[in-house]
Amino acid sequence: MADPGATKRARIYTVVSLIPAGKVTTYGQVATLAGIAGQARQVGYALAALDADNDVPWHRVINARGEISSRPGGGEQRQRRLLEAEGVRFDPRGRVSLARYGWDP
DNA sequence: ATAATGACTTTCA
DNA sequence: TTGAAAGCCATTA
Repeated sequence: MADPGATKRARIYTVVSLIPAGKVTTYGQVATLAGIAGQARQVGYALAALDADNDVPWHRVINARGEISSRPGGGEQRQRRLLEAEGVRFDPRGRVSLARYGWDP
């Protein structure tokens, strides 16, 4: 499905929806798996454009530092809570151990 | 059609 | 360890 006609967002959503619970992934990782390596920004942008009717676990996507990226509405806190609900432990600094919870496809 | 924006990454100091 | 700068390109106006 090289989707030269479909939007790249759909691809990103698909990849993100494949992330297993209890794991976290970086934007760059999603970008690579989506076939758009180097475009981590587009991943974040695509997730930002998500609608309320999606089944995409966007909360499992964090930045390369293992932290939760900026987000409108201060939902950072909500994302962290969602991850904790899946068994993800946060460091005292609010960072996640990518070596531990990083998705290993 | 062009211009501006952005939930990022990587490299150098 | 942190901080700053450049690069990437799709989406929006």
